[in-house]
Amino acid sequence: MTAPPGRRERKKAATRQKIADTALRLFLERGYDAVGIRDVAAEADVAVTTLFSHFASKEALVFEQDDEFERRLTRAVTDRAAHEPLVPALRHEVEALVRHCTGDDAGPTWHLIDETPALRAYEESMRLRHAESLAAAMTADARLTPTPTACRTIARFVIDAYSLARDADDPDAALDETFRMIEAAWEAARSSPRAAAAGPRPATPRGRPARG
Amino acid sequence: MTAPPGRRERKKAATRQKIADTALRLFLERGYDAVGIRDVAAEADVAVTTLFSHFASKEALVFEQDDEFERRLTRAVTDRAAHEPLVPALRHEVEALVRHCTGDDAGPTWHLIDETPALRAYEESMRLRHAESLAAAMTADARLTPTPTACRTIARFVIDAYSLARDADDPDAALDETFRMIEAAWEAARSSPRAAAAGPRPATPRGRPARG
DNA sequence: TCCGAAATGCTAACTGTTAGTGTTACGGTC
DNA sequence: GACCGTAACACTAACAGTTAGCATTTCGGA
Repeated sequence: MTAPPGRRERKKAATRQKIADTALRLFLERGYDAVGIRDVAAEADVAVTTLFSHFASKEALVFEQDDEFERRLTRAVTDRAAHEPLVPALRHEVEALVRHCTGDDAGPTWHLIDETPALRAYEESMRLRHAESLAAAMTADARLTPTPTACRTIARFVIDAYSLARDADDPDAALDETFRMIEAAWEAARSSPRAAAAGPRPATPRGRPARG
Repeated sequence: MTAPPGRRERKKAATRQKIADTALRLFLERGYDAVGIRDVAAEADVAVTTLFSHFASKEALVFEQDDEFERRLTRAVTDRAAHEPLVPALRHEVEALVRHCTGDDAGPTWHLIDETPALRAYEESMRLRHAESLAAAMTADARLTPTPTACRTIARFVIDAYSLARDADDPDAALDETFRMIEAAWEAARSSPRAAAAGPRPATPRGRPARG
C-alpha cells in the first residue's frame, strides 16, 4: 500500500520540512509575533501560496506534528491489555506527555507556545478536537459501559488534566490530584443507574455529532 | 458612585447598542462569514475605528454581554446560603443557563453561534477564562477546603457540563450524568489526603497564574 | 514520447485590525 | 456665560493573514 516514495513526494516532504524548520527557527530567534508569514516564506525560499498549501495557518507551522498527541491518547485506550483498567492507562500516557513537554529535552518549542498568547489560544481551540477523538475511542471500546456523554466528559477531563499539570508548579502533584478526581468521576459513571440499566451500549453514539 | 449618566455616556451607550444591533441583524440576515466589519460599520453609520473602540474583535460583536455568564456562575459560589453545598448550587445555575440557551425565547443568537465555527472557536477560547474565574471564586471561598488545582479542575468540569448539555439531544439527562460525575470528583478532592492533611488552605493561590 | 496532474510561483485582492492624526461635543471650572 | 481638558468619533493609510486566479514547472505513468 505504501510504495517507495518517488522523487515528487520526497520533494514535497522536503519543502514542507524546510518551511517548518525555517518557521520554528525564526519564531525562536525573533518571537512568534515579530515574524510574518512573508518572512518565513522568503527565508524558506518558497512562495506564500506554497506555504499555505502545506500549512493551513500560521499557527499550524508550530503544531505541525500535533496529530501525535491525538494518536497517543487514542492508542492508550485501544492498545491497552485485555483487562487493563482504563484510567491508569490514560494516566500513564498523560504523564509521559507532560514529561515530554516540561522536560529540558523537549526543545524550546513548548516554551514558545507557552509564552505566545496566540499559540495558547490555538492549542486551546484544539482541545475539543482532541477530547472528541479520545471520547470516540472510548465510546467505541466494547469493554467500557458508560454512555457517550460520560465518555465525552471524562475525555475532556483528561485533556484538562494534561494542561493543568503542564501549567502547575508541581506537575506530579497536580496529576496525582486530578487523576484521583478522574478516577472517582469515572467510577460514578460506571456505577450510574443509567449505565447499569442500559447494559451494553449500542455501537452508534447517540449525541449530536461534533461540529467544526 | 453611579451618578445619573450624562449626555456623553448616553450617546456612547447608544452608539455601542446601535453597532451591536446592526451587527446581529446583518449576521442573522446574511450569515456571520458573509458580513464584513466594514459592512457593519457602514450600516451602523460609524467608522471602523469607532466600532473597534467599542468591541475588541468581530466575534465580540456577538458575545457583547457575555460577562453575565461569568458573573452568574461566580455568584452561585459566593452568594449561596451559609452551609449550602457547592455542587448543587452550581448545578442549579448551570441548569438555568442551559435552559436560557436551548429555549425558544433565547432568540436566534445561540443558533448563530451554534452554526458558525469561528464563533464556536471563540466561545471555546473563553471557556478557560470562565473556568479560571469560577475557580478563583471557589479558591477564595473560606468554606471550601480543596486545593487550587482541585478547584480549577472542578471549574473546568462545570463549564464542560454546560457545553455538553447544550449540545446534547437531551440536556436534562446530560446534566444529570455529568453532575453525578462532578459530585463524585468533588467528593474525591475533598477527602483527598492532601486536602485533609493540609487543613485550611493559605489564602494565596499556589499555581502559576493564568495567562492570556 | 507525450499527456495529465500535482507542486509551485506570481499577482492581486479581501478581511480583520491598528496607528496616527485630526475634529467635534461634552463636562466641569472659573 | 466663557474656557479648557478630554473622551468619542472620523478619516486615511497601512499591516498581517489568507485566498482566488492563472501561469509555469516537474514529475509519474501510459
